[in-house]
Amino acid sequence: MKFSVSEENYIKSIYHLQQDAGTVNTNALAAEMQTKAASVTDMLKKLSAKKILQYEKYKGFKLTDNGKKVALNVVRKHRLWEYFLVEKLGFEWDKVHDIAEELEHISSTVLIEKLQHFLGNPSFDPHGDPIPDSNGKIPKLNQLNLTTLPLNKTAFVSSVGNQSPPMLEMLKHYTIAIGSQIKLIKRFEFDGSLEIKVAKQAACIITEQIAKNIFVHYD
Amino acid sequence: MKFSVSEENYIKSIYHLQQDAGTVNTNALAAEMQTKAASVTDMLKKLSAKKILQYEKYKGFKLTDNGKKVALNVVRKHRLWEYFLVEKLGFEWDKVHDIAEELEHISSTVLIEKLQHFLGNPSFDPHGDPIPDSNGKIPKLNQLNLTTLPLNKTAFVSSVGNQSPPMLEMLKHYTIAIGSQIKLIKRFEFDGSLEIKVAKQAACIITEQIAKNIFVHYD
DNA sequence: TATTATTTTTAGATTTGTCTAAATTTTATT
DNA sequence: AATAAAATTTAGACAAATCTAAAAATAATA
Repeated sequence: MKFSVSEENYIKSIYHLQQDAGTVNTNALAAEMQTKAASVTDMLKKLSAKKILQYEKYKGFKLTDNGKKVALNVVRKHRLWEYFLVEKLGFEWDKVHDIAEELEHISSTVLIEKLQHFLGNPSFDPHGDPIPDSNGKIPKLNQLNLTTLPLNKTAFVSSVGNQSPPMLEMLKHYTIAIGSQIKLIKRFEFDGSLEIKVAKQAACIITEQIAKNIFVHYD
Repeated sequence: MKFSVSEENYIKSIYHLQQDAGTVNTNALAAEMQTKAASVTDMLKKLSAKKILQYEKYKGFKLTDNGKKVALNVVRKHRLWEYFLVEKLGFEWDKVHDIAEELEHISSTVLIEKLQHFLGNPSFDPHGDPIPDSNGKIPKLNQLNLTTLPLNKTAFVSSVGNQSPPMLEMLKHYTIAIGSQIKLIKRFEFDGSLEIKVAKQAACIITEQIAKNIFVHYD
């Protein structure tokens, strides 16, 4: 079954929202999509008729198994294109989102298979997010929040929770990127801020708010 | 100014049609766009209001200078993406048109600049068509029709005039591709068919109809 | 529990791009 | 030049995706 760009965007947003909160409600989706609740209701009816959603009036909704499959395919395309933009075209990782937002709607599946192969079958995109395979399977990485990393343990940044431009700008300032070596030096009780060491640079202090959005892994 | 996918497709089609015939008429454009004349008229009014067209009711139309610029940008994107699909992703040259048809509408100009650089600033796409630069300038190649090539002169295929799937299938059968070495052995008066030699293969005969669509160049 | 506030849905309108059928203009032919 | 044929445009309709404003349902609170 084919879906319009608008339908795909709704499906993808619902997928992301229900990752956090099991079921999704109209207003949350309207906020995410930057549109009005009435428009969301209209689309819900359409997607429900297409068996993409389990939807009951006034009761919230979530994706069916088939809906999830469609969502994962869009996510897969988005992340492969992001990888391409950064690794092949030389974009910075905080500049690729909007372009990938357009590229993810190109429909050819052969294209995506060939792109994936050309990129060397990457498992994670430039923000550290896992790239679903063609069956919708998501690679897992044992990662933990920077705030819970043991002191003085050498780890590597694997992903960031908040990918808004202000956040990415902030990370760039601290020269923190996916793959960066990172070590926790000290936790400050007062406000939860953390002293860290990024690669071989001098130690610096970041707020708890930033740290909560940084995920790391080690062997 | 931004244009919808539909507007861009109309502008591009008008550009191609007026390459051949100076001015364009409604029915020809309707045929090219696989739509109805009435729909074309509607779009003509819109594009005319946007100063893309010089249009007078019942009198035919052609692109303004600005319209040409928009068209060339779409053509540029289409051909760069075709080059990418063939040279980087390993598509065969007769399979890329429909995908490029979608990719050409991705809006980011930075993306296209970076793509062009990544591809090594190619001048011609996989079908031998020239790729306009970012100012709309089109590279020229001294090429002549295969039917007018002097006998026994070694030349190289530079482009093909008809890029329909049947034509490309035919060329593939004869192992004729862009860049192929080609030599004209004999012209047959009877029906205009030509005996040719492709690279180091045995000589073969092609119809005049095919030959007319093959363009070649030599030093 | 009654009342207020919030959330969600409906009703009706708008825009874009398309269509059919009819009317109009231009071109070709007798 | 009159008439027939072809090309083009208009009028009115439709589907997709959106909106505003109002109504209905649910949740929160006094």
